[in-house]
Amino acid sequence: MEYSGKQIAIINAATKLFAEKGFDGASVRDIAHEADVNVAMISYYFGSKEKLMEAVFEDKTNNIKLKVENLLQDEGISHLQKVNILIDDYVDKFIHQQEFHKIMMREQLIDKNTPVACLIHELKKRNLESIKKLIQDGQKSGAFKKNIDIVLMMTTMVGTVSQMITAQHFYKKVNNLEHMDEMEFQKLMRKKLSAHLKNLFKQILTTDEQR
Amino acid sequence: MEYSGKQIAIINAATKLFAEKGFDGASVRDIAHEADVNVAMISYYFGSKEKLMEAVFEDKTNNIKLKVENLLQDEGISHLQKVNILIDDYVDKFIHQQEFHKIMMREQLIDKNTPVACLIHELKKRNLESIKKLIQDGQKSGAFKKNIDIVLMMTTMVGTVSQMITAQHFYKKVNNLEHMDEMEFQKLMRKKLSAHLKNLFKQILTTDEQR
Amino acid sequence: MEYSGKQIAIINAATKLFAEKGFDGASVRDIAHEADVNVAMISYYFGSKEKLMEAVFEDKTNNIKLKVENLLQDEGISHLQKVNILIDDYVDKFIHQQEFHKIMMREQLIDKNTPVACLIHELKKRNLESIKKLIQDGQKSGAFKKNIDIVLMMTTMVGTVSQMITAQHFYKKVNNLEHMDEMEFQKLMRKKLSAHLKNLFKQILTTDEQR
Amino acid sequence: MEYSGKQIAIINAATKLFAEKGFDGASVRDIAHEADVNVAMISYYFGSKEKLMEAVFEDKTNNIKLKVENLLQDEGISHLQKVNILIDDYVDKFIHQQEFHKIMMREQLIDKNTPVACLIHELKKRNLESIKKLIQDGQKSGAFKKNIDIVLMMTTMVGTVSQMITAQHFYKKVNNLEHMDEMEFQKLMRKKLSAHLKNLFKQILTTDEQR
DNA sequence: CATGAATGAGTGTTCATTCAT
DNA sequence: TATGAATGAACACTCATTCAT
Repeated sequence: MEYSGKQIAIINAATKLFAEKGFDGASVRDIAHEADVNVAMISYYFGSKEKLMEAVFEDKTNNIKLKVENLLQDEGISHLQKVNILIDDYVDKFIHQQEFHKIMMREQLIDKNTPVACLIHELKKRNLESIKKLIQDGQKSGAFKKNIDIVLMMTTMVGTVSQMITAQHFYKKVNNLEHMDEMEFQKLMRKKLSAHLKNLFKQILTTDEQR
Repeated sequence: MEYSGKQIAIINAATKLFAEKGFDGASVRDIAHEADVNVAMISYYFGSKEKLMEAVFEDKTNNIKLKVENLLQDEGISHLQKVNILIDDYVDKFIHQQEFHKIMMREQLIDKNTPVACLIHELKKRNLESIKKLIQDGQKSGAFKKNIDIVLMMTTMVGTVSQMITAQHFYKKVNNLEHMDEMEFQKLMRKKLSAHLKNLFKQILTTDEQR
Repeated sequence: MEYSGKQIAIINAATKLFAEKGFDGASVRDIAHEADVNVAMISYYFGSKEKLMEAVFEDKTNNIKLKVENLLQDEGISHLQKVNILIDDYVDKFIHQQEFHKIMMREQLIDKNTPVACLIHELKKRNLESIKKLIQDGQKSGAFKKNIDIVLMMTTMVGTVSQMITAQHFYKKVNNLEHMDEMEFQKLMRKKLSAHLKNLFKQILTTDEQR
Repeated sequence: MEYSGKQIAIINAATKLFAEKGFDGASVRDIAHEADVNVAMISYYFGSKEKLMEAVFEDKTNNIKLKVENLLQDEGISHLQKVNILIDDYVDKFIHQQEFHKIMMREQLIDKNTPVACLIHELKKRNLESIKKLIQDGQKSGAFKKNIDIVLMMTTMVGTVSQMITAQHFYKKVNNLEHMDEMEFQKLMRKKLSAHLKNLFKQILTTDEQR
């Protein structure tokens, strides 16, 4: 699907406003104004507000697939290193596409099987499959221990990053970073999250639980 | 603040619908219908939809404070045990008040300093303070290592549990638990999350990072 | 169903505008303005524009049933007289409720099975049944001939009166009655139509067709 | 006026949809889609939706003039036969151009002096003039009685046929002809209407009213 | 104290039409 | 000549809120 300049403007405006205000909180007039186009263009191009949301998803998810596939075949790096690369990749993606991820978070909270909910489901499933392979490879080689709840592990990765993004104002405040430059803060978050998750994952993947 | 029966019915209905549909997605008519009261009652009792949201918060946050205070003085249990109790408590609270926590998640995503956002901020700050004390006690005693990013640790706790709740349908599906009884599934989540977080926290609190 | 003053005002305004402009041609704003009420009242009272149309029908059809029932039992008047009374009644009803009849005509032209179309269908069926009895009584008594296509006969009655109403401007013009007082013209139409139909019906009912 | 293929397609599509849904009920998009042309073509070719309606009229009325002119001079057939031929012709025209006639009926119901209303007016006036001559010839020859309200007579002809077309579904239903083939049903209507009207007109034209 | 009635602003969407090419 | 893109106005309808009682 190739989009025109105006269509891209609409999608970006929608991404921003859906992230900020939610689907119901952002009116098509808001979006049209933000995109600097006529209100009617949204129906004209996308059919409806719902379809626009789907377009936002399809547009943003194209760039969001984790680069696990290439990692799997690479034999020059250790299994743990692969996981660490994955973490870096995920954290980066999340931080650089905060708006879209906020939309995803919101959509997952909705108690209905919207078309978008299905798209999210498939996206997550695909990601999970890839990671599963990566972990299982490590398990076969003996690098990782057995009995790893991969879904739970992923829940911690996704959850921790999501929560950090969601509550970044809070994080800034309690760490007295309120006046830090936005870019610098993102770098900091990236570094902290990355190290934190790598540490946790090493624990999950390699240390036997002692009860 | 003492609420009448109808007021409580409204607050509960609002809690349910705000959780399901979000603030903008749930109309006062919906809420009034769910609570089986006249539409005008909501403005009449609470002033406005916004104020109703605040009332929901004030009502639900009263029961949500973590029982850290008592824990702190208890000398019969180890520092790690205290943390574990805390985890259990938090997981329980979250699972038993999913609706309210969904509302909180949503509200934190909003890009405005709403009164509710402030309430959340204060709640989190209070919780953080208590936990900080608990951790610092452990550090002083030598049970916990130095250089713990408590906020990051909390981010993982809150994030993991949030994510689990948000994506519980996904968790069910990929683990083939779709036909499991709801109560049983909640128990399972509780157990899994608890063990998982205890394991992680032990790592964070006691093991020195090896780079 | 009891309607309030405002509801009646809306129904009357709708009747007028639906008759003048058709269902699609009359906007709810037009109707609200004509009825001197807020636009939202229409949805509030009737649910939707479609439902308003149905309300118009149900309201107007209550007063429109032909008084055939009483006629049937009356033995003091001849069968032909009964038919003549029926004609008078029908012509009167039509002329005094021109607006509603215009709506009916329009609705019958629509190529869809609208709820209103069904109401019309039932109304016509009921009328037809009653008239059938009246004619059959006359046939049994020998006053009317056999082999009468009652539906065709009714088609002529309804069609002639409808056409007269529809083209009354034309009738005025070609007969140079353009400056005649409206009331007087209605009287004239009534008289002409009545005499004309009685003449036709006498032919249909009593004279054997000669081919 | 010569129309191109696309223009004819538009006119035919418009004829169909105006008949089915009315002027306001049929959108230019519907029409363009039905005609398989670009939406802009309609404004481009006809100027506006209103002008398109006028074009529909001008196009369809060219084929609709009754063949009275030739009849007038024919001396080989009786006056009553001439009237009967006229009836056959009219019934045929109506049945074969139901769509256009439905449009005419609707337009006459509108309470405004639209250009189309004027076209209808002129068409009817022309028809009336011709028929008047035909009748007056018969009166002069003594074949028809004096004091015939020709407009009223025409009202019955037009009204009966219109009503039959409008309510043909009803006619089918009450006569249990619902599964009759469409072509066969049209033939039946044609035969019934023709015979019925001839019978009525003979009464109107030749029998003295007895009061 | 409680509520049906009422309101004006706002919702997403469709409209007939025009513009740039 | 022909058309996809674009537009502003209008559409039916819903919103949170207020008012009169």
